[in-house]
Amino acid sequence: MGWVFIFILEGLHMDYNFKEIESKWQKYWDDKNFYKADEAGDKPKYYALEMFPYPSGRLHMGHVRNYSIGDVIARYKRMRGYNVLHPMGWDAFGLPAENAAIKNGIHPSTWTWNNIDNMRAQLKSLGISYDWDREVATCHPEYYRWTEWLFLQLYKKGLAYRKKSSVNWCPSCKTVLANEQVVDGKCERCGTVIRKKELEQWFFKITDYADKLLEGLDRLPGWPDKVKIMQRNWIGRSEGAEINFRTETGEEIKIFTTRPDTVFGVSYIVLAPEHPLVAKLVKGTEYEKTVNDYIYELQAMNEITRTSSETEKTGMFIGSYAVNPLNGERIPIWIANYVLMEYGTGAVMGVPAHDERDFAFAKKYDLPVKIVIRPEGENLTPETMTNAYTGDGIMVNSHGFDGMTSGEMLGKISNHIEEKGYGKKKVNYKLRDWLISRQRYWGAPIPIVYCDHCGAVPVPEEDLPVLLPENVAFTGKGESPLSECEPFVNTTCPKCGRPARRETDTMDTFMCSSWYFERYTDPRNEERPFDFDRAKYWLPVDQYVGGVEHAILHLMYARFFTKFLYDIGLAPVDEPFTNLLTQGMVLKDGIKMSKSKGNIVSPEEIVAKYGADTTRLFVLFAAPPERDLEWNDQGVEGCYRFLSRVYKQVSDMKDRYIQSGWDFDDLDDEDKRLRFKTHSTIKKVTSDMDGKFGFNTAISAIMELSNALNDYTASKREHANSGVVSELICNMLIMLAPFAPHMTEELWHDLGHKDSIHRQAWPGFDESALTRDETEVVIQVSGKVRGKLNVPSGADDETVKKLALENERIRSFINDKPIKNVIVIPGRLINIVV
RNA sequence: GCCGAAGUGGUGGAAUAGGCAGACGCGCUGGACUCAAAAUCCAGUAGGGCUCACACCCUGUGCGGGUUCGACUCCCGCCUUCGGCACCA
Repeated sequence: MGWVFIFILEGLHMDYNFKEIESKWQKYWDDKNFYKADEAGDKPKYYALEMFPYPSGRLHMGHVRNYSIGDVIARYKRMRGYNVLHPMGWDAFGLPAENAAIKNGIHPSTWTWNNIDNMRAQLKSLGISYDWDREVATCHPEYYRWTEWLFLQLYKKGLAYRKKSSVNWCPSCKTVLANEQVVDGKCERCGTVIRKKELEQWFFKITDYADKLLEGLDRLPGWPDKVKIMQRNWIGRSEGAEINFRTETGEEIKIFTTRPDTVFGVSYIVLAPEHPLVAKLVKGTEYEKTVNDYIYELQAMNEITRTSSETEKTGMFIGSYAVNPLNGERIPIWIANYVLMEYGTGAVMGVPAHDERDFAFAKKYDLPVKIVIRPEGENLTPETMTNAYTGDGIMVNSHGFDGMTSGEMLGKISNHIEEKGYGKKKVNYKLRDWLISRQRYWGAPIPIVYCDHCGAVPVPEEDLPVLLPENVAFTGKGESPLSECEPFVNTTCPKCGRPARRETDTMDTFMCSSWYFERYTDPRNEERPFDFDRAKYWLPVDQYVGGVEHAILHLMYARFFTKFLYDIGLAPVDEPFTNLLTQGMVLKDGIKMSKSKGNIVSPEEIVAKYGADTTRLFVLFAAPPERDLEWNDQGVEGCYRFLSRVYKQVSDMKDRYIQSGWDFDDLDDEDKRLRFKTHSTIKKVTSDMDGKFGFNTAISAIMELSNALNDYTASKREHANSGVVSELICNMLIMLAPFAPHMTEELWHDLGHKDSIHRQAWPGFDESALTRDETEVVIQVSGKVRGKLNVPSGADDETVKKLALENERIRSFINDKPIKNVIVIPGRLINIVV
């Protein structure tokens, strides 16, 4: 069935032969290295970038959308006179390659490079204007050599370190994951429920950059608020105080609170069940067994239920008391499931009167409620409270602070605590250090050697790269393939020369993608990751385009890396991406396209059937870039029809087309109207392209222009003004060029132009063509539209008012009622209020 | 629960420093071309009323209020959908 349909389409549209046109120009651009970028010339630079893909083997519609958006931006900016860098590469390390190896026996390297070849060809078939000379692949030794080198720089600065801790383990991927890669307690990649495991792993101290990462967000007005908010929440900075309570046996318990103003209202303390003090305090007491049973019960629960806010709060008294340093009160020590060892100090103070969670907990376990903040003009009593009072008010029961507002109290209490030595001011973050070890083969090796005498020793920089060995067994069982590869593991210590073992974990692939946009500025540098001056020329990326799913992961890691590189003098900027566009998903039948749902539309098939220009046009026309896009086969055909129509329209005009020097001296009204349309379209499309990226409305404006030309020629026939028509066609093609680069290039040459349409300057509009003798204004009577009126352009308010009131139709609506007011909006509207 | 975005014809979506709601595309209906169909071209297409017809009138942007000469747009209170976070002390 399929081929019959294609045959019919082709048979009847020989005039617009996209197959021939597209392959012809793709070859031309490829041969000429047409979109090559260099640092020469005095044009201002523009760095347009789309997130590079994982080379899965095939592009999906999301890629097509992503790269079409980026390409339109790159092409538009070139036409606006910028020196544009628009590169592409491959985020080529990662698990699927290894899984393919296990399943099919293909080496991850072979699998990956084959996929890259496929996808590169697909990108070329879409006509995306990349500088292919700058292509990078993170799995290339000349790339990961510098990934390893960057690891060493972090190590030198103490930002890469090893520690044993409870980490996220995905039993299916057989590797650990960063916190950011765990979604709802499941592996972000495969959806398997993760387990906690105690392991010694490598971390990057991204937490050292928490404040810088937060501060930088304030300097990114070109980012969507949504993404900035997500990052802020993820970093989760909260200011408060760490207060030292002491048990009656003299043990210190540090608690963290953001509400030190309520410290006089503490009626109990809660430790995380894993808190090291718990075992110590219960040892040998009557509580030991019940407490241990409770902890055991909690540990048996899986991570999701354990940490869900839905799970009921439970806890128990552990038999000890602590003393509140501020008022000397004796308070019981509890443990509870809702207190997490990983955050703050793993211990909190319970203030039931002024914290919802504490209130619920206190009610459940019958703990005292002590009020220390009274809302102004109201009285609270513990007996009648049904909720915690979390607002501001006047301090009570707080010795030395009574009568103050809670705001004043908050300003003073932390200093007071510090002065008295009860504790200190403290800032806490939700952000954790970035775990980068992966127990997998297909990644950049961590350049560390373990020596029995010297400990962990970094591989000397001149010995980089630590190459991945080729001959490795992929069984899918046991540990990482590297750890079973003896020739790789066994080495000598760079320090003392004695036998040593290599680190067999590889780095998280997010590390590779955290600096690729910097490598693009100088992709073949063999001395350094990239040259400072070349990077200084191109960076920062002016426009970054990608899916919102990277709002936290990639975009935060890349910012962290850039800040680090900036701090050690390698990068010229500390924020890599000035403007960010997060594109929406491509949906089919209202849901995301996915293999499991069986609703995939293959870009290859669409391009084969309708051509790259149509495909690009559709994904840009069907929705604004940041919104989700509903796939619609008939919509694609609509775009195809439009391009065919333009092709025919322009081809029909070939003989009468005038390249330049159009004469507009002798125009009638119809000619003037068409010129008006040409120039108002230029104005509209230009404003849509600039900043807002309203590609859907830009395309619809070009469609309107084509329709206007159609109506004009239908009415004028052989009397059509060649100058006006030529001007329209010339500008229409240039404006359409970023969207449909092949067809416009073909037509451009058909019309006799010798240079490429993609080297043309973006048109400006002629203000004089936009001025008209008469303007249509709307007349309202009491806010309802009752008529329209042509008035001379630039007529003053009084004249317009007079004309409106004289209008026969309008008078019938006024109907002798007294006129209360007349509002005139020049050039637009008159409202007569009766 | 908290944070964020969005609700407009049959449909994807236009129009917001407050000023003609429904641009453009899809679909649908009618017509031209054709032996016929496909493709293409032309016309119509928010709903309702009235009319032989043109004209015209009323109602309409999730719901309920409000501000205003005038509200899809601003304010208050809801509802729904989608994303993100989720015991963070």
